[in-house]
Amino acid sequence: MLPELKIQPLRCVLAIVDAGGFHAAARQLHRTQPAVSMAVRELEQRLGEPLFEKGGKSVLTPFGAYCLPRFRELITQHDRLSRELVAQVQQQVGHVDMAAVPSVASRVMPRLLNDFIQRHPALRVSLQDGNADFVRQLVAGGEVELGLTSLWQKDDDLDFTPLMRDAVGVVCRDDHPLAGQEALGWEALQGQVLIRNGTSRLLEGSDAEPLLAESAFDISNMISLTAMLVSGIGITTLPRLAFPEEYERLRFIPLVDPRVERELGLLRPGRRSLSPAAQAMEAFIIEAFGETG
Amino acid sequence: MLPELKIQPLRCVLAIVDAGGFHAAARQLHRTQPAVSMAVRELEQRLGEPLFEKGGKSVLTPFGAYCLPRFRELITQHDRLSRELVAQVQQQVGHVDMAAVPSVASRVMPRLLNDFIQRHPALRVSLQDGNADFVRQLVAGGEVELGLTSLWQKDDDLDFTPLMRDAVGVVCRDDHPLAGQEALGWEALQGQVLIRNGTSRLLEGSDAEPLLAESAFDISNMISLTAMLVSGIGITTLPRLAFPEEYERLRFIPLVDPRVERELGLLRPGRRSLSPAAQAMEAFIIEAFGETG
DNA sequence: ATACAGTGATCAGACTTTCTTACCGGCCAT
DNA sequence: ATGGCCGGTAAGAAAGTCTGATCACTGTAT
Repeated sequence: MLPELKIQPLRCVLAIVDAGGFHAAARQLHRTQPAVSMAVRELEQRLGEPLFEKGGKSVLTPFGAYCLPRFRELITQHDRLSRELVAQVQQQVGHVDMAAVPSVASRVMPRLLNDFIQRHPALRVSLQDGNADFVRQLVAGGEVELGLTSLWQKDDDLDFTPLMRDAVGVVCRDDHPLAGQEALGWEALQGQVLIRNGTSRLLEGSDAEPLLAESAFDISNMISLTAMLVSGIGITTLPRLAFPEEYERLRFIPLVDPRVERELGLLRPGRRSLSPAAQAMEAFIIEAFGETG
Repeated sequence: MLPELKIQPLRCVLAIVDAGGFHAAARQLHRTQPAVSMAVRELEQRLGEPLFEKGGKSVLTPFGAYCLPRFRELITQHDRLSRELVAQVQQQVGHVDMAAVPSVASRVMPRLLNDFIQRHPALRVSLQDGNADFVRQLVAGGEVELGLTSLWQKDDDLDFTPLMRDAVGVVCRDDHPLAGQEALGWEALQGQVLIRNGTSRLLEGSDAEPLLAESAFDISNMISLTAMLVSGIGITTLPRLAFPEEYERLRFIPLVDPRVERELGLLRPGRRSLSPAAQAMEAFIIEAFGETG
């Protein structure tokens, strides 16, 4: 029904007009003159109306003059889109939505993102944080493209790339009897007021599991947890990265018997692929941790 | 440098998404499934990034999802332009600029234009009037596409199609001695107060030329001329079409010895071609006068 | 006046792109 | 297992596009 306007012939018309002739246009388009001539003729036939006057010189018909600005507009839009897509693919511009668990978001991401935007100044990043399960949901649901988290359960639809191990330790106030220790075994904690938190299930399956049964509270919110620790009500276990260093009165003592670690890594959709910008981010993160860890 | 996005492959992507598969899209596009498949692959290679996930089902990649609305937009604009140009060519819409000498503009054009817009309801017409020379200039300069006028001088760059002949007669007030005549010869005018006007040079070269030497005034403005005639100051000669019938006191008496006629016709650029809308107008006018005269 | 340098148009052949037909391998439900 | 559906692949036909050589025309300079 409607004729398809290809971009090349339109470009020919444009070139003929502003180069002032078929030969000049051909030179400008790196084509031969017959190619230009035939492209125009083909276009004219498709439209059913000549664009250039027949007699000698390259003068537009009234219909051609009518078409010219419209051709120019379509070409402009085509080129804009083409450029935009290429830029996306080449990771020169774009947007990455990602998520991370709070400890990573606050302790790892600032440097990481800073370095990232140094290398990719035109890429934009959105980062949200949440607990490991929330991050997993976001990635699985496609709401973010990448997650930085620890993996609790295997999921066939998700790819997990381990990046770093994060050892669990005991956190207490500086005046606590255990505060001076260099390292601790789990037996030393028996009888203490232990506060459970969101990371406590790391101990499940380890030798320290019996401690969980003793815990008096279960506080998931980090602010509340630190408040309780600072007030000296009890102690807790946390991975080192999750230990809030900015609280002067809190101490972190590595747990060495048993050693318990969580594995932090990059979570991405397994079946779906990533946007070019997210690919850049993925490569950057893996490279960054490949160097340091 | 930048890849050329052809419309067809983009349409394929669109069809695949909203038909929900390659086969369905192929049916919708009246192509075979491999054609669709290959078109997409070609496009992906050109962009350097897959649009659809590789695993089985037709699911867009994030990049594909990013592209989709942009493809849709480009296609929409392409189709809009294509439709618009076809409508122009088929004379369904458009605009004609034309000019006519006042007598034609006021006595012929009203009916003509009315009939024209009946047949071409979506075509717009601009009409301006002016004397024959002005009309010729407008057509020659390309400011209007068509002129309705009489041709004074041959011009190689202009085509003139005769449409009607317009006989010159004598115009006088109803109480003038000549007013009762059915027809007149030029000798009957000798000794009368003759007012020249813009059409008087029609008499040049005819037997009645001696009259011009006797003329007392030369009034080019029609309003002034009729005022003088109505006041009974003198008489003049006019082609019948230029005779202002709305003045009850004026009479038109055909000049039969010699018969002097002007030839009114359609003036159009000879070298340049016409816009589709103007072509419709030209054909319409020639057809209309072919019937009646 | 003649020759010439410029224009765009034309044609045959090579090349590229695009389509169709026929077939393959994977997946899912019966 | 098997039939039906999916999309991908291969080979050949068809259509489109480019080049190089050549033509016809025009205006200009000799």
